[in-house]
Amino acid sequence: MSQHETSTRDRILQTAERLFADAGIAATSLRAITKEANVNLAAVNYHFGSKDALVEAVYRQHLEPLNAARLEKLKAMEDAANGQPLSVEAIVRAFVEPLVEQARAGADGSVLTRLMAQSLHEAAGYVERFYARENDEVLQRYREAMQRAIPSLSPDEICWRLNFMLGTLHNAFLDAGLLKLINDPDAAARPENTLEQLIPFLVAGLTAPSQKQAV
Amino acid sequence: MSQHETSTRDRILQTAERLFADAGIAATSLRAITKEANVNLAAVNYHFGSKDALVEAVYRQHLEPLNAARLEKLKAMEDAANGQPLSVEAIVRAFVEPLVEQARAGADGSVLTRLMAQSLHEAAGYVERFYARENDEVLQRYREAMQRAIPSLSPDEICWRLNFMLGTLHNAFLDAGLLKLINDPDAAARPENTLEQLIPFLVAGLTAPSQKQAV
DNA sequence: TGTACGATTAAACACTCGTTTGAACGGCGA
DNA sequence: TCGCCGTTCAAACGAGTGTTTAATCGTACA
Repeated sequence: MSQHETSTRDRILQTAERLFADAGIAATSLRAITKEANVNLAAVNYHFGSKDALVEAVYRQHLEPLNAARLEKLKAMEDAANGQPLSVEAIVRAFVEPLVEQARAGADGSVLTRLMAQSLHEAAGYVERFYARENDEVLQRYREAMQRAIPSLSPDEICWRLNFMLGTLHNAFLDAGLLKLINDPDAAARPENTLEQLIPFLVAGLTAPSQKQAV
Repeated sequence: MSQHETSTRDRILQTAERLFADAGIAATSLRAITKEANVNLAAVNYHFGSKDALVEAVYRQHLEPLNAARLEKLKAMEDAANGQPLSVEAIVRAFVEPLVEQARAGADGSVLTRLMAQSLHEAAGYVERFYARENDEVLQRYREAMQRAIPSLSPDEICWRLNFMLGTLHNAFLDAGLLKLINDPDAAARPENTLEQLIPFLVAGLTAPSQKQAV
């Protein structure tokens, strides 16, 4: 009766994350998920309890290893640096590369990055509760590392630029939408190219001269 | 019976854009809009024809003057430059400042910027049809201007970086979400500060040294 | 062999959605 | 004063939503 390989629970999880990434959480119904996953409608509530809990499970499954990798990578580099501040590029890579690596690990490489992009906007209602909690420690650590790497910037400016970096990063992999808009059909198809285009942009932006902190 | 000042149609438009900006299009029901605007439910279909048409009206109302201002500002500067290429900062300001100015003109200054941010993600289904069309000419013109300003970059790289700029820009004004996340409660409250923090970040990112265009 | 239990199922629940309908309102021109 | 017409209104439509229920299945354990 049931599919050969994966359990019902896993099949729901995999289908849900794909549909969430495609159309957003609000626009994806449980019936669409269960139909495409070939499971019964009630299976979602049986295995997860509610749609909200399913959303949280989908994100948690990705956020936990992603954040762990980000922290681990940063710590490893700091340990190797013997108290010297890291380069901005090293910090940026420690933050961005785990996202790309983990995306490549999945079946559909673009699902994770598109999912993250969706999270920024639906976060207000749906994801915020645990998304903020999950990311808190990571951002704190990167803020400190960045401050050491660019001591000429005020803590405020570090904040702003990390904020900009997050926005840039998450939108960068929504290639389908915007790159087509600027009409380069070829470039959009290469996510690994995205990374190498993204890094110098972010590094240069982050290391821009300090502003005179008006007001 | 009806409110004193504004017409039913305008009241729907104003309420809709605020709720769309807050919660997204899919998550905002016509009943929520009409209730908050103190108009009858059927008024939306009477004045606009459908929810889709209302969405288009909301965006068009903002996109047309925004894009007109962007084109006009760029043209004025090019005319004044006597064939000399513009500075990157000038181009960036010509693109970004109309957004901020027009946002300030509205009743709630943050509605427009949040609305634009929402559009990037719901665009796939809802907004894409006219959003792409509206923005096509603008992006084409800025692509050319940027290419002249930074001739050392390949056309591909110009594309990528304009793409990054759009993502950064639209997310930058979603301050409620991310800046709180990086915990600077003060900074988030100042949108005009956002602009002055954003410009050097974008200019530096755009003018970063060219990559060796792998593959 | 019988039974206990996690897993799956079809069906229904109460609700919200966008849209449509037909009647009622209200001011303006004939 | 009458009739017109753009507008507003309450009510209902059918479809879709998340969730719940109770019956059934399948298997491991007694």
